[in-house]
Formats: sequence, C-alpha cells, structure tokens
Amino acid sequence: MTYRNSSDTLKIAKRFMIGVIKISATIKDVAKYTGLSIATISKYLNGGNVLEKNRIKIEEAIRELNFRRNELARGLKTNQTMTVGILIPTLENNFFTTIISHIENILLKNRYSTIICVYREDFNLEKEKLSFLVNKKVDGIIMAPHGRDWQHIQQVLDQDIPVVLIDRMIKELECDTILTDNSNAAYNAVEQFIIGGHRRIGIITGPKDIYTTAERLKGYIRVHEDYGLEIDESLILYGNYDVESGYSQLEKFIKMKNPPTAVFVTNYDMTLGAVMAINENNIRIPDQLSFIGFDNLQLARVIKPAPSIVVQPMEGIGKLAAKTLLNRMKGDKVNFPSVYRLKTKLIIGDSIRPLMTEIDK
Amino acid sequence: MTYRNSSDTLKIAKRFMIGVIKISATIKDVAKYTGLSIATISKYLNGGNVLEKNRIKIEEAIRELNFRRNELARGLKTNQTMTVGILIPTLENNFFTTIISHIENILLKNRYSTIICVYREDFNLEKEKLSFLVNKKVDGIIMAPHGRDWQHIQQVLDQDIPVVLIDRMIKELECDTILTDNSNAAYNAVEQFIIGGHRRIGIITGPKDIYTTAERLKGYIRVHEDYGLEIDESLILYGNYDVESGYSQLEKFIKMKNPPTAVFVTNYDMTLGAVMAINENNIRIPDQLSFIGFDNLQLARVIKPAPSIVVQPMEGIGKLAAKTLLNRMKGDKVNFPSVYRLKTKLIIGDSIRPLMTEIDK
DNA sequence: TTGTAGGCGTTATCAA
DNA sequence: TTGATAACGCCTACAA
Repeated sequence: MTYRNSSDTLKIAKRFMIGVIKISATIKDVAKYTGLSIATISKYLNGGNVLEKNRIKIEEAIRELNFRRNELARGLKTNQTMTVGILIPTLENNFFTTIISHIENILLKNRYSTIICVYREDFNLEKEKLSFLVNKKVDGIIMAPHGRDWQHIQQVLDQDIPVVLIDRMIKELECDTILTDNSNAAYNAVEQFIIGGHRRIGIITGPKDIYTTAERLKGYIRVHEDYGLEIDESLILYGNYDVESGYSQLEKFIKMKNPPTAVFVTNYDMTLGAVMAINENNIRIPDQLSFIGFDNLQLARVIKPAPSIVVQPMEGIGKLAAKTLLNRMKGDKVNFPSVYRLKTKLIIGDSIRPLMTEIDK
Repeated sequence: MTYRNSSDTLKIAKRFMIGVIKISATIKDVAKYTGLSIATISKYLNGGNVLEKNRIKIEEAIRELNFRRNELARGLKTNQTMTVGILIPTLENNFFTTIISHIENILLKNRYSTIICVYREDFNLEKEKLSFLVNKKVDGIIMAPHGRDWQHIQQVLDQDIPVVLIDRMIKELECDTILTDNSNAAYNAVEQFIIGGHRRIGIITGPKDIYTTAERLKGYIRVHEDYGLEIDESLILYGNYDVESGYSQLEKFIKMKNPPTAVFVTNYDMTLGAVMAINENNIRIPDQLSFIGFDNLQLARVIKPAPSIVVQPMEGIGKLAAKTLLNRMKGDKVNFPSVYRLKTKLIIGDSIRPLMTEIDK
C-alpha cells in the first residue's frame, strides 16, 4: 500500500481504510508531537513536575491530538482501575436505584467510577455479571445477591477483591453487609396495629426465596408471639414485589369471607398496587381497613388520608456501603466482616384506626 | 525482605504482605502448571484445537488455579472489549430502565456485556461519564443525551466509536438516533379530545430544555392549528417529569377559574401524580375531566375507569438501538446516520367523555 | 499441534 | 527534569 504525500491522503485513508489508520492518540504520539520522551509525558499525566515550557507544549499536544489515556493499559500496569462494580437484581425498583444514587455520591467524590450491572433475579446471570466485573478488574464490588449460592462471591473475596453486600445477607459468607433491620421493621409496623386493637392483620410479603421476605415475615410472626396472638395462615399472602401482585393480593384480602381489619404491605411497588386496589374498590382508609405500606413515601406525601409507611434508610445504606468499601479498598480490614443493620422509620399517617378491643366494650 | 522456604511462608505472606503475593492466576501460571506454553493455553482459551490430554490438563489447571482471563490485557491487545456503554440521565424512570432491559436482551445474545452509567441530567457529569466509557474502550455506546451540547459526542464519533442516541435527537449531530414520534403522539392524543368536542385542553409537559418536551408540545400546538383552535397559554403547564409535579400541576388545573375539560399528561411519573391528584380531589373521570396519560400502562391496567394512555414503544426502541449499534460495531455504515421515529400507541380507556359541541346543541 | 517472540499503551526504575 | 527500558497479561504471526 502506498501513501501519496498529499493533503488528500488522509481523506482517502478515512474513506477507505478506517480501522487501519490510528484514530486515538497515545502517549507515544504526544511524545512525538512535543519532542519529549514517553516517560516525561507519563510523568506529567500523573502529576509530576515538568518544565513550564514543556507543560505548555504537552497540553497543546493533548488538545490537538485529542489524547485520552488508555485506561486498559493503565489498569494492566497499575493493577487498579479506580472503578467499582455495582450488581443488583433489577433496575425497576426505586429502592435499589435510590441506593445507587447515594453510593455514587460518595464514590464520585473519591474519584471512583462505577459500573452498574443487573442480573434480573437470575442466578446464572448473577454469576456471569460478577465474573464480568472481576475480569474488568474493578477495585471493589457492592452487590445485592440473589442468595441461592455464594461460592462465586467467596471466590471473588479469595482474590482479595473487597465485596460489600447490601439488602440481603448470606449468613454462610464472611462478608461486609449493610442491611435494613427488616424483622424489627415488620415487628414495629404490625405492633402498631396490635396496639390499636387489631387482631386480624394481613401481610403481603415478597417471593419466598428472597432474604428480605423471610426477615419481614419473621417480624410479623414474632410480634404475634410476643403478644400471644394466634396466626391465621390465610392472612399471609406472598406477592412478587411488583405493582400487580400488590393489587391482586390486596383484592384477595378484601374479598375474603373474614377479611383482615389491617394490612401491612412490604415493599414499594406492592404498596402502590395495594393503594390502587383500595381506591378501585372504594375501601375507605382507615374506617374499613387500616393500612401500613413500605418505602413508598411519595404515596404518603400525595394521598389523603396519608398512609403510614415504613421507610428504609436508603441513603444510610448507600453511604455506609460506599464508605465500607472505600475502607476495604484501601486495605483497612478492621472488624471484618462487619454487619450493619440499619433501622427503618415508621412514618405515621392517618391510615390506622384504633379498634374497640374486648376490654373497651 | 527474605522468604523462608517453608510451608508457612504463604500464611505469613497472606497475613503481612497482601498486595505483594499474586492472587489471581495468569496464563503464564496455567502454562507452568500444565507444562505447556503460553501460546497453547491462549489458543485453547480462544477455541483453538489442542490434544485431548492437554485439554484435560488445561481445564484442570484453570479450575485449580481459579484462572480468569484478564480482560484489560486482552482488550489492550485485541482493541475490542465486547462491551457496550449505556449512558442515561436517570435510573429513577421506568422508561429508561425498561429500554435498558430490552437492549441487554439483544446484546447479551450477541456476547456483548454492558456498562450502565447515569449522569443525573447533569451535563458535566454526562461528559465525564462518556469519557469514562471511551477510556474503558467500550466498543460502542447507546445514550440518551442531555442535549445542551454535543461536541463531546462528536469527539467520540471521530474516534470511530459507534454511538446510538435514544429518546432525544440532536439535530446538529450526525448520529444514528432512535426516537419516539413524540409530536405525533401528542397530536393524536389531543386530537381525541378535540374530536370528542373538547375545546379547553390542558397539557402538563416536561422541563423546557428537554427535547421531548418541545416535541410533545409541538404536537399539541399543531393539532390546535390544524383544527383552527386558539391556544390558551394558561393551559400549558410545565412539570418536572416527576410524580410531585404531575400532582401539583393537575391541582393547578382543577383550581383554575375556568379549568380545562380535558388534560393530557406527558410522562410516566407525572401521570401517576396527576391520577393521585384526581383521586384526592374526588374528581370523577371522565364526567368532570377527560384524561390521557403517558407510558404508565400499569395505571391503565389497575385503575377504573381505565385512563387512556399513550404508550411509547420501549421494546422497539431498545431492540432497534441495540441492533443498530451491533451493525455499526461490525463496520456496517449503511444509511449512516439513520433516524428512526417509532410510533406510539394510544390505548383507549374510559377516560374521555364526548362533549356536546355547538352543532349538537 | 505446539512454541518463540514481539507488541498493545502504560507505569516505574534508574541513569543521565 | 528528562529519557531509555523493562514489565503488566494477553494475542498472534511465524517457525518448529
């Protein structure tokens, strides 16, 4: 192949040989442009001292050539990428996306970038995506695991890559974990009903194989035990953590022969669905049904009467997860593994009606 | 530093020198373990033929050493990473997260992984994140740009990295773009009202500087023009594409002295907010107010009377964006730049009431 | 089928 | 302050 030494060489090159000509400039190009050595350019790039006139020249070259540092090469050499992987089950969930926001707030300030991956509650995809992140040499990982297995996470830890779990704990795994205190959250919510005199209390909980479902249900059961109340199994309904199941399960409740007088719904989307079902069926809150929802604070701000809502500390979870990971990444192994169970808040609205108890009668 | 040649060397190393000892195995290690050469291992890794007995040995070594290919090194060498960057303004928006799902469906099948980044409608962050993706040497990018500037996107294209824009067009930029036909979407929706005899039609639209806002408003204006109707500026309300503004702007409408008889709301979250305001204020749909929402099909499935909803082709956008990018990445420049405007669907519910027109009277 | 050797773009060591 | 040079882990002619 011959190049004509004319100005349209480039044009021709562009039109016929894309892929052959080099598009992005390297340090070498900058060195050539400035007449300096590669080492000097690299030094400048990493904040070292260079002579004023060289600095100017280098900066000109960078601008002119549109030079960008190749992070692949850099990562290969330095063995760190200043990148954190975030792995969650779904993007269609306000809880996780809010947490991600807070994680990024902290990480960005510390000059870390993030790679977000989603595994759609598919365990095999979780393994694949985790592998992807490791192979990309992220410096650390924050993830909400499915929980069915943990060997793949153990392997990552064995490679000395810090992992912080959020939302779901794996008790077999020695790993930093940031959680909501789900069981006490449910306990306290249901306790409000009980104190108010309710005895038939329904719960719409999540899919059976998810950690948070079990925890929230545990709180529901425990508070019944502590108050010496029998549990009617038919008042425990499993949803899918989505709007539809919140809607359908609440309808199931109100259509029962002997419906509950109070219902506790255990996540954001299902709370939305449940409120819709309540509206559709013209159920008056709290006269006909007392109600406590979960996470969906928007609803509480917007609906009258305001529903009581259990609010998870998403900001706390995000910040703490980020800070914990930051510490681990800088080699601080103090208190490993540390498990934080953050408390929820119960925002009281006007959706709980005190019932006559037998004593009152 | 001296190493004792005993079995507890490793223990000591692990305890005191993490970072010095090598944690993850390389091809070299696999080669050493098997007694084969680096080249052979690499060949095996890339699907080449090796003797049966060697294959077994290699696989054993990989398992034993927990070898993972270093994608950084590979990308550096091959100049492709089999990774696509996705850059969007926010995760807290069903529209984008649904599209991402569909993009990933296609990409995963083609052995591409994705890196999701969010810029929170912050233009500087958009530039940073785009740079991040480029520096990570992604093979292509799908993004919903803010739209305030496009130099940074042009620069990426100049480096011969394919970019596909979604949701928002930048007319100054030669770039493949997949859009909703927003202006006809709004046109058709509002036309339903007009046909039904409505003359005072309110619209709750998005933030002024977003592309889709302008397009949807354009449809609203155009249909008025085509039907020879005057536009009352007070019936055009700007929201923030969030639940709160949907709620507040709808309340503003119903509290007007001369309120509209029909309202068109132009995105998912605002539709939710508007419906809430309608419920709270005991407005009967469609008797007191005719209503068309946007994207929020959940609402239509769940609320009675079912609101009419403009539904964007999220699946279509996601799939087409992925396929277009896939083509560009394999070097196919046919029809560059191609702009697709996908049609919306108007799902008719029971939320539009025919009004008496003057002719009827 | 297997191995040798050079290079991808950086960083980092050590002289100059 | 600057420059020559050897890695980092992988891929790929080319040779054996």
